[in-house]
Amino acid sequence: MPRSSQSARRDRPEPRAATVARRASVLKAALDCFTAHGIDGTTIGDIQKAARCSVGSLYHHFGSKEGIAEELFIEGISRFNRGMLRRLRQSRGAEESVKAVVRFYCDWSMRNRSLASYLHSRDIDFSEQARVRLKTVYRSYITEVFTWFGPFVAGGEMRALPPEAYVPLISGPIQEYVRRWLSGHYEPSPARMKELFADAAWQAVRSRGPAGPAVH
Amino acid sequence: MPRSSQSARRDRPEPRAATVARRASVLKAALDCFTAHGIDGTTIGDIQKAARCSVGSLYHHFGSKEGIAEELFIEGISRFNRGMLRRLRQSRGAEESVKAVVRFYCDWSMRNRSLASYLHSRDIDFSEQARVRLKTVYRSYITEVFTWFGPFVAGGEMRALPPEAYVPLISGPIQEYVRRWLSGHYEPSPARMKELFADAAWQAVRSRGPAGPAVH
DNA sequence: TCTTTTACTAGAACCATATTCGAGTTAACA
DNA sequence: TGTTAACTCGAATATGGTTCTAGTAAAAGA
Repeated sequence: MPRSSQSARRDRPEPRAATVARRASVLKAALDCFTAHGIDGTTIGDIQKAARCSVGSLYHHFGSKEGIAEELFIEGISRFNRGMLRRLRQSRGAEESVKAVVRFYCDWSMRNRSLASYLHSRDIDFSEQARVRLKTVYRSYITEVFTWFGPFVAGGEMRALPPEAYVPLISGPIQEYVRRWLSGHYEPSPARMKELFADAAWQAVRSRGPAGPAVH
Repeated sequence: MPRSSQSARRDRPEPRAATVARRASVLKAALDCFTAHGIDGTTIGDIQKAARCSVGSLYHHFGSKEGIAEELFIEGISRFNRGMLRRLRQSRGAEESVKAVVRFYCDWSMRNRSLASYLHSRDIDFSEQARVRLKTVYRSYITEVFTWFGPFVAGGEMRALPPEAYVPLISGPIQEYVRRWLSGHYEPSPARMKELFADAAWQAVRSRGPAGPAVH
């Protein structure tokens, strides 16, 4: 009984090297096209030409144009999440961690402009299946993030808030800023604002003395 | 020389009552369809049926499916902006004004769920013309908003920050929260979080004593 | 090594649907 | 009442996403 394929065969037959390469080249081509002409503006023909493959091949691997868009999206999110967690784990203490989230968001978006821009798209009408995958990815990410921050809240360094409040408070501003910057880059580079938003994030979630805000 | 049409004729020949009604009915139908099936999922035929008009009529008034989407978007934004300014002008003082922005954003989105949801769409690939219109609308809005807040900054009640920082700091969190809530309403209603985000917004932009944050 | 199986590629046919077009209708106005 | 232009109509067209059948090449098994 061959070893490596025992469980793999049940799940999915391990893909050939050529397959992996082709899928990657399609996704790359798709991102280029989407960036250049928008999702709707991009035709299957465009992607096909850019990736140098046939229609059949595209449909074999991704099932539909939307399948390509979904895959690109989910893969992008996953990459972002992995990067964020890596960065977070290098941070020490509550303040540094909170600020790291803001800084990483900013840095990553600037390093991966077109992907970041793509990830800001809404209304890619995901299939039910993709929606589930995405939710799973998000769940496991958010779980890890909360595991990281939990002790800081428990230890009294950070305010205890409804769980849904943290992400908007910490990431909302930088996210909104980066979004604007990505979609019409007349505004100053996010790099200049990074520390401003990092500070604001920390102010928003750090514990405030028992007497509440002290400055009036 | 007829009076009322003197300048109007130059701009656009004043539309018939029936025209106004038809355009409105198409936009309403379109919003319903978009809400139900997404922008891409909606066909011209769907809108046509819902609005009870012919293809030709649609194209006469809006030029294309995208034309409909653009109009709906721009009109929606305009309505939101008008509402916000009205609310702002009822507010007194810096703190109340800042909080009014957050509260209005929340209230309006809850009152106009489907329109709000639609306005969160990105990648409607606007025509150049629509982009310009949108920019104009945004410009005049932001000008009025800054005119309102200017005195508070000048008077030292609010921090002096790079102009681009205010919107993300004040609206970023509530916007992000509402977006999540609109697109999968498992999270608690924004109403419960409104004051939390309103406070955070105020903390982010109010003046801090000359010695900086006092609580440590 | 040969055979079998299956992942993968190819592109022509197909089909849904956005858009165009030419002809007709109605309202405004002289 | 005649003229003009806004408006409506739906059949015809064009674009582009998807399907389908026939292959090719790589891995698995003998």
